[in-house]
Amino acid sequence: MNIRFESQLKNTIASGLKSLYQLNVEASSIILQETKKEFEGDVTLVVFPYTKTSGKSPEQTAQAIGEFVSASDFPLESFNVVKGFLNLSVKKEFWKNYLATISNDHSQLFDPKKTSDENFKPSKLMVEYSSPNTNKPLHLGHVRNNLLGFAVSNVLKACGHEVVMVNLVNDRGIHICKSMLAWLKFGNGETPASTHMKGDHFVGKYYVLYDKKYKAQVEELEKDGVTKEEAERTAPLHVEIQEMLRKWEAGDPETKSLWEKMNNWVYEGFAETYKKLGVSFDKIYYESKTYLLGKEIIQDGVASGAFFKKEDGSVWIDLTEAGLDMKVLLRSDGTSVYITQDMGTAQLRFDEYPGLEKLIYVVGNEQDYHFKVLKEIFRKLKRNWADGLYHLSYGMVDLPSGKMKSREGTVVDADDLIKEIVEEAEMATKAQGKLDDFNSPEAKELYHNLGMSALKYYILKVDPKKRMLFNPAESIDLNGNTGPFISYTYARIRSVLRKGGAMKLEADKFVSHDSSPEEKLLIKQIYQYSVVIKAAADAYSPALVAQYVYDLAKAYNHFYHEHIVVDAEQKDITSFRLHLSEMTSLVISKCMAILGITVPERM
RNA sequence: GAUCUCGUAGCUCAAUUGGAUAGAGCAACUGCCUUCUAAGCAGUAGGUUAUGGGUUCGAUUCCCGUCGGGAUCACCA
Repeated sequence: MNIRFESQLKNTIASGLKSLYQLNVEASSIILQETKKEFEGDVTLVVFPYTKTSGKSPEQTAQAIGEFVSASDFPLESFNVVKGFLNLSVKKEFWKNYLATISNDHSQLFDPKKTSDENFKPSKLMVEYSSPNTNKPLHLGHVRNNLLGFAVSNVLKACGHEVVMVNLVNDRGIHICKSMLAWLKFGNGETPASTHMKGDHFVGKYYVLYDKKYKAQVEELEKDGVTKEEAERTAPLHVEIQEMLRKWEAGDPETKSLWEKMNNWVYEGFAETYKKLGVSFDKIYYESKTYLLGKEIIQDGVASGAFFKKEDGSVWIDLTEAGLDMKVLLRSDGTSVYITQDMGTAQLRFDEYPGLEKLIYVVGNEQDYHFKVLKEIFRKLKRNWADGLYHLSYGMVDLPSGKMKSREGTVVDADDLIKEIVEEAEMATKAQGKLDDFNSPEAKELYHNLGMSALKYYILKVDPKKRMLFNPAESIDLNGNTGPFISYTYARIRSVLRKGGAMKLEADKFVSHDSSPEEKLLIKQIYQYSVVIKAAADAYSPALVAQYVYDLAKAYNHFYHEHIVVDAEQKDITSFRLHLSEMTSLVISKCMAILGITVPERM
């Protein structure tokens, strides 16, 4: 039997439907689902859809199909019918043989070319994520973005696709000028080094300071009887900031060098945070280098009639046909708006990477409208890759106290968060008292990995599309559906393998062992790996991987509790269980790696 | 105001895309360490899936209404 039997089974069922009921169904359209735990069987066919043409009751239809499969070449052990559900069991040996196969050759489990069906083809994809502003440090929202972007990229790679991970840094604009101006006026030449501050926090401090000073000026003017609007426009800082932006766009050397200096401070800070988060990029785009590219596309669009120019010189697109409205693409003074830049970068990327099929933007759902517009723009421009633009729109992160608001100081800083969660992991590990040396570099690494395991799993187990609640107290939990629980299970398996590894026989020596329900369940769970990866890639959802690896860890712990691995009653049983344990550990570490989590050999 | 989106156990999340008796964890309660890591395992309790209708063999899932939360609708980014 083929190591993946589904397509063979589907073909058999399809020909069954044809010969029994003259019903023509595509084999690939037949849906098989895993049999629920409380029933006997491996896969289940729901026959309701076929009862109309069969003219028989659901039970009779299921029975007839079951008998047809039984009589066919398909290696069926048995089947049973419950209402309209046909539960099929494949030959008993199948699962043991499967374990032997993947144990001998891991690529049979992990290589998408060997686990996916014939019509699978790898794609060339690009994932944009992170995309920070260079005026303030990263916060919890960015953390979700970064973890998600990194994990989604890994899921797609694990599914066999070629993935380019990119970051688009928003390094220009009036918000950047604010921190620059504040530093010039009030900084007294201090630097991150002189103040022992992380560069991004240092610059962020001046961004906040600008806002504070500016508000004070506005209030002062209002006291003198000036209206609010007037005050906001005429406040000295506001005038200066406009001037600074103008100078920046004109390429004034002094402004540019200040800008470069401060951005570099921020980049140093970001690099540190990215490193702690364990995320990386193949390529970094800077808006300052791409924001002009969109203008050319806009001129072409005007020429081709996709866009239109108003009398004042501003350029618009009419998207009413697509259910959207009119959208400005270029200001009347000829300067670009936000979307101009995104148009330029998209074009640039498809030019730079020929054959790119999809450009996946990991961006919060507050920008749903923006990305709808972007896609429509390229449809109007008749770019053949327009449909390849995909907005992976994730939900906002809330706190128990409500929404994060920088104005109210309720923003959770990424660096603080990481520091705290790692400290919690350290305390918890010390309380367990299992490590001999708590101060070694390995111990430090363990605390970091465990803390990040908690944080990453906590965030990634939630469906990306959904808004989620971040409860700091809960995120450091170590029990139950958590990263540390899965890490623990891995460490436990590794410990077993260290003890019994020497007793492992050749993989094909254990097939005589008649596996228990716990063992069979575990093998079936491992078997699901490639199915889950495929589903996770299709849905751009690392949450499916998180859910799966948790179920796998639970299945192992259940098995572990019921059976002794090392020194079982017979040598071949020990060997069987060692192979089973090892394959479980490999799948766990693979899934966790996809989530960006490093699992420990001991803890 | 218009458009989009969400509402599942006390809390945080699932539910194989329309399938079986809606599942996990946390919190609560009860058992299990003289065997390979108890950050574990097993059990008890907890639900009118916001609400009212509709579609059908079958609805947490699809459609309509209502209530409630969130987002977006700038020559901001």
